[in-house]
Amino acid sequence: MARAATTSDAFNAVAEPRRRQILDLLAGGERPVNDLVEEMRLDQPLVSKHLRVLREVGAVRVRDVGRQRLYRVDARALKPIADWLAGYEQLWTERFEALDEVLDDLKERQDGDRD
Amino acid sequence: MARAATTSDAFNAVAEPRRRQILDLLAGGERPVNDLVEEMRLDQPLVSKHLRVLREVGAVRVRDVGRQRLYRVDARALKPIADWLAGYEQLWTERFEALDEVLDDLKERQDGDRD
DNA sequence: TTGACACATACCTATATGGGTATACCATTG
DNA sequence: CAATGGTATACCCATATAGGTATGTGTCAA
Repeated sequence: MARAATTSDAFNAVAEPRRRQILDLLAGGERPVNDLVEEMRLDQPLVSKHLRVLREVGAVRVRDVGRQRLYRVDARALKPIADWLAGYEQLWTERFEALDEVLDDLKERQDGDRD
Repeated sequence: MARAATTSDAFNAVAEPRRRQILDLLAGGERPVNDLVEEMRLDQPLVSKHLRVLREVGAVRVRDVGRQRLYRVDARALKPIADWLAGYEQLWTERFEALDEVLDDLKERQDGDRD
């Protein structure tokens, strides 16, 4: 089997840096495709393809205005990612990091890590 | 170009459901590979490969104990994802959703969406 | 109607995958 | 030392990209 489709869920859609960039640009408000093309310095077809992926996972919405298509973020599609991460947030607090380092050092000194 | 390597960053590493599952299992504490293999009902080589990806992006750490390798989560690797999402969190609040829906309906009724 | 815009889609290519199977590696035990 | 247990790695395959180029489609202007 190959990797899962980029359109299978928000996790996959957002794994691509260009798509995150698009969302970041759209976070400022609705924008037509060419705007994104210029800012991203990417070929127009590529931008359209990335937008399609984002559309399929529900991360953006379109609206036709004349010959332009205005895209905007629909952040609700990203919530599942945030929800999943929520369970880990407490694990990267400074205090925990410090404790972690200490335990690590101790353990490594005890039995010599391999990685 | 093909898709970016799964080991290129946490976003890509975590895009795979099985790898999220592994992290979830490890969230309960350190565990040897075979434990994961049993719980996931996946071939051992596959689990090892997923663990390798997670290791390369720093999402897990290993420690040798006898002939076992105990893995555990290092959530700090996931922080960049949370940081990126932080900018969107306010966008999925209930009130915003409601407003969003209303605007959507109005616009669609005005100029007929295509998607 | 013709032409120019603004986008989307169709193909093609190289690449990196996830899964499967066989096997190599290291430590412990007899 | 040989045998076994616990993992990692080497290959093989099918698949889905991301990017590039060419072209189709819908809309507005002259």
